[in-house]
Amino acid sequence: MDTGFDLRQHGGVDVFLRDCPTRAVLELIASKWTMLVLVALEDGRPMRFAELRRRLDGVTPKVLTQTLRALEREGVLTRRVHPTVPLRVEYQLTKIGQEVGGLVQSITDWSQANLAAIQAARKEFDERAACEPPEVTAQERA
Amino acid sequence: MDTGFDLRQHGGVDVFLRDCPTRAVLELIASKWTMLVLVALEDGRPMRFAELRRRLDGVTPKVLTQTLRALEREGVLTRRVHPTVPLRVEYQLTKIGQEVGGLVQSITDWSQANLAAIQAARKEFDERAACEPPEVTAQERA
DNA sequence: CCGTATCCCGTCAGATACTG
DNA sequence: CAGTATCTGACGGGATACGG
Repeated sequence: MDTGFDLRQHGGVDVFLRDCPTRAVLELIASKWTMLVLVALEDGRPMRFAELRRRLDGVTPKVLTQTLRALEREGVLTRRVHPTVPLRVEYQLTKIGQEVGGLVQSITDWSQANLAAIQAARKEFDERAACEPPEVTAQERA
Repeated sequence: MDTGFDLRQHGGVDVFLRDCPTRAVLELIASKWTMLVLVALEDGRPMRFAELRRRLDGVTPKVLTQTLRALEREGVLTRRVHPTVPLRVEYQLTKIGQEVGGLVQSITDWSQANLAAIQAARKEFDERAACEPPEVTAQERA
């Protein structure tokens, strides 16, 4: 049957569909810290836990661990433990991790480059909303 | 002072910093339906509310409205009302909207292209976790 | 140093029903 | 058609403290 839309051709997989597995991938990227982790590691250099933690200003250890585990599970980064003392754990993007890392970085670059325009748009939108006519305009009391 | 990291050069703006305004942009993109809206509109063709709603399988009207409003506020899309009857409202990406839309699409494309590898990685990760030695290995009872 | 264990709160998102 | 109004629950994320 025809839904009225052509599927985007990738072996019959369509992100727009409710139960499409790619949705999970998107929602992973969508989680609060994922993009920053990917960008931090994008150059391929391994980073230690504490190093990432310092870089991602404001992240708590719990959440950082969650994020890293999730990414490790998807195969975009590896976790390597050096059983030295003190303990040393290094995180590094895999091949596909670097691919998506590059893509994500282009988005953060875009955000930074267009920040001024975005802030201006926000300001205008908010001001316009403030002046808006009350629409249904109350006074429905007797 | 030196934080030990070079700032990524974009007029002194650094995504990694806690209060950097670009964080807000990232978190907008991170919200569940944003990427799909951007990809749906990426080709520049305006779409009606119901059309988007059908395309984004599973989205509820409330959430779709929220998402569209947020994007409109950032200036990445416009909302145009045609006061005909029945009512007709069209959403369309702005110039900067199409820019970021293209970037996001490259990510969804990547997701679809690498889906098999990701699913394999997930499977392996989960199996490994299942076999994992109990680490501290219980039996701390008398 | 590298995490885990708790506790807790806010917000986002879903369901459902209704209006201009 | 294009939304709004409510209510509700889940869970992501934060703070804090502790363990290997």
